[in-house]
Order: sequence, then structure tokens, then C-alpha cells
Amino acid sequence: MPPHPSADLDTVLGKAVTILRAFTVDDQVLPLAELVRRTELPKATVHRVAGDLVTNRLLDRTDLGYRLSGGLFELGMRASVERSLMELAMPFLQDLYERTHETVHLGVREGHDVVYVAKIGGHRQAKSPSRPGGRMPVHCTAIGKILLAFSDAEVQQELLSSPLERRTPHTIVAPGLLERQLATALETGVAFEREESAVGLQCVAAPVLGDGERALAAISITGPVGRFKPEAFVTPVRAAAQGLSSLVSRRRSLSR
Amino acid sequence: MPPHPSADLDTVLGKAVTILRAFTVDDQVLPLAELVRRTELPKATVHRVAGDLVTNRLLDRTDLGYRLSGGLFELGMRASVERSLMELAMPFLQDLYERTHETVHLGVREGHDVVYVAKIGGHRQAKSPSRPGGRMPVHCTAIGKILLAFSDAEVQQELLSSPLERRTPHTIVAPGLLERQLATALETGVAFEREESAVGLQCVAAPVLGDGERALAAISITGPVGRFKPEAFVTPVRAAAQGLSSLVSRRRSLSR
DNA sequence: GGCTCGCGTCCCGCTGACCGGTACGGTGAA
DNA sequence: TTCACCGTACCGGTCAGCGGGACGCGAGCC
Repeated sequence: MPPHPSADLDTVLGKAVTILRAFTVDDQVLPLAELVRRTELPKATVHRVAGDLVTNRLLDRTDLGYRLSGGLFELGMRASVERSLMELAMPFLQDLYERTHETVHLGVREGHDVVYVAKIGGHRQAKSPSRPGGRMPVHCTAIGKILLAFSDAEVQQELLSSPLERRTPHTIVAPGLLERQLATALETGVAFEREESAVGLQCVAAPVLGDGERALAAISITGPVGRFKPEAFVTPVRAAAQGLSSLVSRRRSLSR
Repeated sequence: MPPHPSADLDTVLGKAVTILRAFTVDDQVLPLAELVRRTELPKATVHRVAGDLVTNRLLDRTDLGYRLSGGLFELGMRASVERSLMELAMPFLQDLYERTHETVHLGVREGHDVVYVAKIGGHRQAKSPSRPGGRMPVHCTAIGKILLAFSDAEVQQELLSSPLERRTPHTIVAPGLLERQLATALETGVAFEREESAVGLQCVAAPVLGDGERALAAISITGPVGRFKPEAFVTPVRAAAQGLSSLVSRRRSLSR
């Protein structure tokens, strides 16, 4: 199963991004053989293209294999939407963290997934599976649910009619239940998650609205089941999200 | 003047990254014509390759032109060194900000430039020219100087023997003076900047050391000339940098 | 030692992906 | 209207890309 079916393998470019996307957030360095396995490209081809990627400074070579280079990091940070969002959001995330000292996330929706744009946490933060630049399914996260609630009806329906992967015993896999949660989320302006993506974690999320009722992004607070009562954080999350909203909606060009 | 001479323009890949790198941190969206101007590639070629980049989800099309896509952001965030560094550093930067409420930076050296990996600031932060993912010359920033001080002697010499660009009236352009500052920085473990990169700004920076005397990264605090006395922040910056150092030096594979 | 297996590298002839000069339609300013 | 500039589309020549296959090497095993 190729990781990203959309890439065109008949072009160098397609092969190149296939190789780049073979790296996951958890991989530090991948040897040639592993790249061959994941991409399912001929060994000679991977060898050559990876070499080209190195000369173009998108990959680094180490004696253990290849890894995504700093140049790629730079490039990625220039992606206008995510970067602007992050820059504008930082002070708000900041405040939120300072007030609560719980893990704070900023995320956007990309297809059926949430992509985390920023994450702030302390030294002994609840160990959540999320990472900046990483993905999680929309249906099992607070951020995902609030983003979905404030999306066009058609994308909401599209997602509800596709199978909902089970992550924990608490993951909501019944479309009907999820749909009802989305409805209340749309009314109340917040969404919750209770151990649906990872056991022991709970979240609250609020939407960052552009013009109209569509969410451009969302902010969430995460904490461990014991001390952390999500309801107690509704107000500060909402405040942060609204503050950011009013800043963002002034700027055009964040449309996505 | 091509922005990155190292790219091989005789290959599709080279053209592709040339197009991608034509975007600066300040560009939101570039029309085809502007890309043609910057890359100095034939219009038909840019049109085609940019189209390929769009189908490969590295670029987005808008009615105003092209822009770097969210997919590229994701990819960039997977660059192992920068991402690990950022994740490990976040709590320390966090603490530092909370204690001082001044703008905090994390940066690494790449050639003659500092690349900012993370930046934390409040709502009304001193408006510095730095941006996450952006670059600044090493010789005129506190981060750059401390990184240079804790580098191999040869790269230090290499830089000292190349022309030092003037950014402000206070920028140090005399190699001798810079060299002396580097020496004291190496002794004291901190470096200062006083309006050398931008008028009205001052910084202190401390190194994040790996094994040995080489710096993997550096942390700095920035503030406006008036209220901000860099000397007052030597201790907290140093503490943050050392805390991160001891965490980082345990992990191999951050070598660069 | 000899054998094998998996790795990274290199070779080399075929071919279709890439190239870019050129032309076209639209849009806004002069 | 004319002109300038934009984005788009066409199309035949050719060379960059392709990948099967061979090679050298080191680690593990017999």
C-alpha cells in the first residue's frame, strides 16, 4: 500500500515526493533499503533520486541512511497559511498555557485528518500521541470534531459516511452519535474528547472562525483524566479562540 | 542572481526546488510571472513544473497565483533534527518566556546564517525581523555569535574572512572586533547583541551544547533597548540552555 | 574457511518525460 | 483601438531518467 496514492510515479517529481513522504514523524533516519521497501520503487531508482534529493538539499546523508534535511524544514515553515496562523496564534496559545499549564494545541483540518500546527506543553506534559506537523483522525479528537462541526455540510456528510477507525474503547465509531455531537458542538461552540484518541487523555477545543461559520483552525487544551476536568477549561479556550478569530478574520488570504 | 546557486537546473528536481525556494518567508502567494522573474526559467517550464508541484501537493493554486502548500509544511516538520530539537526545547523556551515575558528564540547555524527553529513572544512583542524558519546573518545576532563561538575553529575562520554585511550603524563589520567578541563569548558562555541586526533591539544568547564544545543550537532573549537590559537575563538564558543541553546530549542522532 | 544474505553502488542501452520556442485568448491601462 | 502583460496550450526533438542486472562488501552462520 503506497503511503500517498496521489503522487504520480511516472515522473521524477512524483518519485521524489514519494520518497520524501516515506518518512513519518517518528522516523529519524531511514536506510536505502527501508526506503525501497516503503516506496516500492526499484532500488536503483531510489538510490538515484535520493542522491538527487541530497544534492538539492532536501535530504541529508548520514552513515545510517537518509533523513529529511534542515532545508526542507525551512521550506515548510514558509508555507504561508500555516506559518501566518502559527505566528498570529502564538501569543494566544502562550496565554492559554500560562493560565492553565496544560498542553495546548493549534490544528487545521486536512481531509479526514487534523494536522497539528503548533503544540505547547511543559516538562511533564500528558504524553499525547500528537506532534507538531503530525496527523490524527478528525473523528476522535476534540480539535477534529470542532473543525468538522464548523465545516461545510458536504464535507461533514462525506466524512460521516466513511468508516470511523477505532482507536480506543471510547472512540466514537457510530456515525449517528458523532453527528449528534457535532450538532451540539455547533450550538455551544466547543467540542470535547474523552479518551477517544488515547486512553487517559481528555480535551476541549474551540474554533478559530474566519468570515462566516467556517473554521480555519481550532485550539484545544489536553490533560490527563485524573486532575483534568475539560469543562473547567471551556471559557479560557473559547476566549483564546475568539481572540485569534478576530485577528485572523481581518486578514484575507488565509482561505485554504 | 539565482537565490540558491547550488540547485542543478538541468534536472526537473533542480527546477522544482528552485521554484519552491523562490518563495521567501514574507511571500504569501506568487503569480506565475513573478516566479519566472525570480527563477529566470522559461515561462513554459515554470508553468509546467509548477503544475506538477501542484499535483504533487507541494504547491497550492489560488486565483492570485501559487503558494507553498500545507503538505510542504507537514513534510518540513518531519525534518528530524529541527523537530526533535523543537520538541525538546519547547518546555524550556516556555519557562523562559513565562519568567521574563520577553521574546524567546531557538536557532541553529546553517552556513553563514542563523535559522530560527522556534520563536515565542507575547501580544506586543518587540517587532524583530526574525521569523520561525527565517534566516539572519550569524555575525550580527546574539544567537549567531554564540553558535559561532562554539563551532569548529575552521568554520569560524572561514566566516571571519568573508565580508560582514552591515545591517545597522551598530553592526560589527570589523573581523578583529568580532573575533574578540567570540573569544569572550567562548569564555563566558553567553553572547550579546546591541542593535546590530535591527535598531532598537538587544539580545542575549546561550549555547545548547552537544558532546564536547560544539553548539547544536542556541537560545536567546530579545527585548527593546529601553526597558530591556540584556545583562539581567544572562542567568535565566544560561539556565534554559544548559537544561536543554543535558537533555539533548543524551540523545545521539542530533549531530547535523 | 566458505557460504549466504542483505546492503549500497555502479553500469549501460532504451525510451518516453521533459523541454522551451512559439502562438493564442483575455484583461487592464494608455 | 492599441499595446503590454498575463496565463495557457501545443508539439516535435532529444536527452534525462529509467531500472534490470552485476558487483563489492561486511555480518552472521555453518
